[in-house]
Parts: sequence; structure tokens; C-alpha cells
Amino acid sequence: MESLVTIVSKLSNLFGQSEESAKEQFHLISLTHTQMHYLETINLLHNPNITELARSLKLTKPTVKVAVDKFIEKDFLYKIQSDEDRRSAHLHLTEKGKLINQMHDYFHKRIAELFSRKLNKEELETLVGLLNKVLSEK
Amino acid sequence: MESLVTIVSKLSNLFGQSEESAKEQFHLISLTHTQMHYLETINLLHNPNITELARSLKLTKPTVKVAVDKFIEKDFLYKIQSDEDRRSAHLHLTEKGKLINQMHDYFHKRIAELFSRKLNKEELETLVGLLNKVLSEK
DNA sequence: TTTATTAGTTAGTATAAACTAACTATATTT
DNA sequence: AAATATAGTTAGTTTATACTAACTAATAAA
Repeated sequence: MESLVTIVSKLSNLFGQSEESAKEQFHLISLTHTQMHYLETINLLHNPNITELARSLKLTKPTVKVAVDKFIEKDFLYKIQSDEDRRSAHLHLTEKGKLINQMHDYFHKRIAELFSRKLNKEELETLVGLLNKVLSEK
Repeated sequence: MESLVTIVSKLSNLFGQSEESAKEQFHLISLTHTQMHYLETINLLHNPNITELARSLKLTKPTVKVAVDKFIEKDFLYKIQSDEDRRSAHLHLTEKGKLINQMHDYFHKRIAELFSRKLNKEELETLVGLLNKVLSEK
């Protein structure tokens, strides 16, 4: 059990460092952790309005409004007015905003590559099977 | 290969969520990500002085000084004047400051428990072996 | 011993990140 | 039609996070 906890700790560090390095690679160092979280959440929610985004982030609407305005200013986001409800507008990621997803994909690929490099085909299949079991529901 | 990247992505999410939930459990939600990073780095460096901490965090000394003063104010850190060099002081974590490490330990244990719950003894040994191989040097 | 370097601090500035209170305009309920 | 609720905004405030420039005190080099 002791060795398992140690491995989890090392794995956690690997993920953290790998994400940091991917962030550099994609020239996203200027973004704070909070800002990354905004863009990730907008991507996850699929063009939310400000109310939905604020609820998901557990922040107030004025707080989110200020942040969103800065993203629009910096060309990471744009708004589209809703047809159904003219009070509301949906947030969309620009190409620049989508960089964050690409960065995540890259970072996951890099770790997958490390796995592939260290293990042979058979070992890799075993590992995938076991991790799938760990990550399965319930 | 596709499935491996998917698993890495899920694993990454598991780690992220697990850390968030551990942070709540330890009443550390009031700390920002940046502040967590300070305390983690101080722990890692083992009682650094401000110059060493600033270098490691890649920030200027005045920036770090301001942050450290707030931590001292809030009883997360204390300073001990150096005997060898009377200009310098070493930073120490208080019991409250050490909560961050305990939180990390807890979060790693929780993930280790999930692994143990989903796999039998034999599978667990195989997984530990494979992950060790992945995490080995070079 | 004078000079240069180093550790830490102080002061001033800028931006990010959060809040509450109060507002406008549109939609919904009564 | 009038009252209520909702989406978004504006204004004002606080604290965190970063910087540069300039300083004091102690140490190391010339």
C-alpha cells in the first residue's frame, strides 16, 4: 500500500509538470490558473451564457462579467445574442481561445507517449485494461 | 493509442477533482492556487530564505516578500534568523502551514484507495509494477 | 580598508479577481 | 395590465499578485 501511495504521488507530479510545460509550449504562460479555468469551463459547458458560467464557477455574475469582458478584449471569446431570449448572450471560444483545448490534448498525448515508450505492447495493453477497470463506474 | 490518451485524460481529471475535494476537506478553500504553490515550494525547498524561494518560483524578491508577510500574518509561516549570515532568514511552515502537505497526502491516499477498491491483489501488484516502470528514470 | 555584492526591505504602481448594491431591459406570472 | 423574476450591466470596494526603483545592513573581494 505504501508503494502505491508513492506512485500516485509521483504520477500527480508528472501530470502537474507536464501540464506546466505544455502551457509554455502553447505560449499560454500569460494566462493565470483562474483564466485557464474559465476557458476550460466555457468549453465544457458549450457556449454558456454569463449566468450559467457564473453558476458553474460558483462566482457572482459581475465577477464573471468583468473576466469575460477582458477575454473578449484579448480575443479569446466572443458573444452571440440569443434569438429566444433577447436578454441573453452565448459565449463562444475564438481560435485563440480553443488553444487551451489543444494544449490539454497535447499534454495528454505527451503522457500517453511516455507510457508507450516505457512499456512494450503487451504491458501497455495490460495497463490500459487495469486503468480502465479503475476508472469504470461505481 | 486513442484509448490510452482517453485514459490519461480521465486520470488527469480524477487527480484534479480529487485535489479540489481534499482542499475543501482541509478547509483550505480560502487559499488561492498561487498561495498553495508557495507553501508547497517552501516545503519542497526545506526552509528556504526569501532569495531562494523567489528564484525557485521565478518571481522577484519584493513580490515574494509581500506574499510571505501575509502568510506570517495569517500564521502559516514563521521566520528564523540565520546564524551564519545575519542578513538572511529561513522560512518555516507552522502546523497550520503543514496542513497543505497533509492535504496532499490525504488526496494521494484517497486515489490509492480507489485503485485498491477496484482491483484485486494480483491486479494491483501488476499495476504497481507497470507504473513503476513508466515512472523509472530515463 | 575601501569597494562591490548580497539579503532583505520599503515605496509606489498596475492588473487580476472577488464582492455588494443598484440599475436597465426583457420575459414571465398573476 | 400590473407585478415579479431574470439576464446582464455599472459603479465602487477590497485583496492578491506582480513589477521597478531605491534603500539599509551585512558579507565578501580588491
